[in-house]
Amino acid sequence: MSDIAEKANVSKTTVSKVLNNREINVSASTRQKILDLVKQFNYIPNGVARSLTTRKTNTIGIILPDIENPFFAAMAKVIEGMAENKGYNVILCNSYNNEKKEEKYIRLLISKLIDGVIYASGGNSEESLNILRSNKIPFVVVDRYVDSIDKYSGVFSKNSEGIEKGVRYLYNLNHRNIAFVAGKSKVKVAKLRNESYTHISKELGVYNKDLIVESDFSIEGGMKATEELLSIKKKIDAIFYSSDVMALGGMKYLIRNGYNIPTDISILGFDNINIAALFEPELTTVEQPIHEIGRTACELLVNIIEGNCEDKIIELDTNLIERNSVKRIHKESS
Amino acid sequence: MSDIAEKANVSKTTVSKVLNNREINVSASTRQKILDLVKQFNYIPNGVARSLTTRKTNTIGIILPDIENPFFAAMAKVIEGMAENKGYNVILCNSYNNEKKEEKYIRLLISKLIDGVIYASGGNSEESLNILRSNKIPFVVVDRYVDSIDKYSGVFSKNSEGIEKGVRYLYNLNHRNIAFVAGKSKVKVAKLRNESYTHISKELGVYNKDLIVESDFSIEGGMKATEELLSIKKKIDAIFYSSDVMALGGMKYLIRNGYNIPTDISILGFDNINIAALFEPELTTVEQPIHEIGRTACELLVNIIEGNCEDKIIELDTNLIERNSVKRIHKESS
DNA sequence: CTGAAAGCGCTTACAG
DNA sequence: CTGAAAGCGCTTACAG
Repeated sequence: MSDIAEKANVSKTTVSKVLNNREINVSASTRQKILDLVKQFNYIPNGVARSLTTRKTNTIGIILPDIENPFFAAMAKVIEGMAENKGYNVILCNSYNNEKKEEKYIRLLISKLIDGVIYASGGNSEESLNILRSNKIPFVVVDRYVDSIDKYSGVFSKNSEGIEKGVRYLYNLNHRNIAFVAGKSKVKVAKLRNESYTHISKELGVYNKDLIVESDFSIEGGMKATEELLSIKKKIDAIFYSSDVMALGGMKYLIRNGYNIPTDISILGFDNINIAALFEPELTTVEQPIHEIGRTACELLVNIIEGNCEDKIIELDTNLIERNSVKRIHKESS
Repeated sequence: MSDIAEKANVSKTTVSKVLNNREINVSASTRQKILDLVKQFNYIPNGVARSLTTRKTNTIGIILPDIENPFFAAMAKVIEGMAENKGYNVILCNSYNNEKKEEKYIRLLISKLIDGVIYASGGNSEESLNILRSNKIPFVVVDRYVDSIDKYSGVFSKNSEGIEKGVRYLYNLNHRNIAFVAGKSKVKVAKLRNESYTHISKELGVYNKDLIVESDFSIEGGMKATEELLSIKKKIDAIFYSSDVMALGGMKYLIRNGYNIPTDISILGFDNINIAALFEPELTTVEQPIHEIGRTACELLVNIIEGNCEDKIIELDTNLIERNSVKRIHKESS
């Protein structure tokens, strides 16, 4: 910058002013002279120095369990796009659902003076969230509820309603022997879905404890759960998986073992990840508005960072996407 | 830091020394006193200030066309993991194959004083790469070759060999009417595969210009290409897609239209993304060692950054992964 | 309309 | 073993 200033015969102050587009108080000719020099020397301002004085880095961190999981990949993409749009960069932190790793990342992000973080927690993130809070770093939680802290910003879908939609959908198609593949209840959003399932299935009189198994939100998790379910040799009309990746794993396991979907068994997923429609049969699923969640979370975070907004929780609607993995059961056969 | 220094009755210099683990020249008692204070006040050093003086940010940028594409998601994950392991953060830049966006990101990254970048280019990235070079920022190109600059570091798989493996595999299974779904040849790595295909199919005497169509490396691209291929009503034994996502799209289109794979038509992919094995039938494909590419690229970049290494190109082996989407054709039927 | 000077929070070469 | 001081490259409040 001094170079530019010297060459233009002005002070650094003036150069700084024109680079920051402070329209005021610089003559057109000086401005032009500086701009020309900047272009000529391909000068790129030092953002680190800038950040040190302004205490603003225009970067946010995003912490998520697994970028290779299509759900989070989609979310990361939307967040990155929106962030770019608002003038922010994104530091990607893959936590592998490991709390210690999350905490390490949080400290690193804070030391880098990030302006805020979007946080999809893997488990109990109390410590990390407290560090964030005590350092006054804005954050918004997505997808994974946390219960360890009081009041915070978050964007979620209406999980309970989503589960209810799914169960009622199966019920209305005359499914009565419904299995449910739950997520690990140490993950709060999984627990929420599980509780909602229990609640609504009891209400409809189709609750069956034996037909509920808990597993990981992963393809392997879905396969394992399905294997378990089949091994108990009970009648199953439909399996409701509490995530699409699980459902996809389950479908694979079933097809491999000679089941026809949905003739022999119906499959319902949860999430509506982009590849859900790729399979044959296409997966019927409860959609979480992944893109909207990401977009909303990023907007909310930026608003908080820029002081235009208080902490708040936003919950978005789910949606039943009817495709080909669930059949109607005829009354006489049930 | 001054706070800590004051409370410990030492100078900032000393605090700095112990925080940076310069074992030398600080008494054990002073060291302990400082460490205690740091813990007590949960002090997190200001990395931005640090970076300003050291000219090192310990962050790298990764530029890729689409994080939602499973190929790049896998790569990003591996790179992020390895970077973390080496003490680096990762800024994620999704370029949507847009050169202008790439260039904008590059300038931003440079202004943030990133230590290096891993670059999966979408098209002609001459300008971006030149900016990087003239600012002396180390970079390593992955997956997508570039021809616009002279000498650079890169990690790729042996694309030509991979294509050759695929074609020979089909040929040895007595496929003669082989269609090829090429990527857009403005992408150099696609062009390379296409040229290799032409070369080897001519050598084997199975070259057929009509059976080659060009499309995008995407699910939709694969579907569209397949539709096109079927519309020309020529005999096709097998389709070789130059990427897995294309192959998956193609399979979907075929199954939807009543084709049985591999009975009616064989399908061969390229990449071996993680979901290739999820489908039924499981996709036979030419594997690119995605994880190894990511890992190697990150290691190479860090080595260059830390001055332990010159620019170099590394090419990794491909591998034919035999699954269930290609059948053997019996001599009499061909 | 323009600029001198202080300050952001570190590290480092140097002196003691 | 310890510290004073300069400097990294910006921005900003203030003076002119």
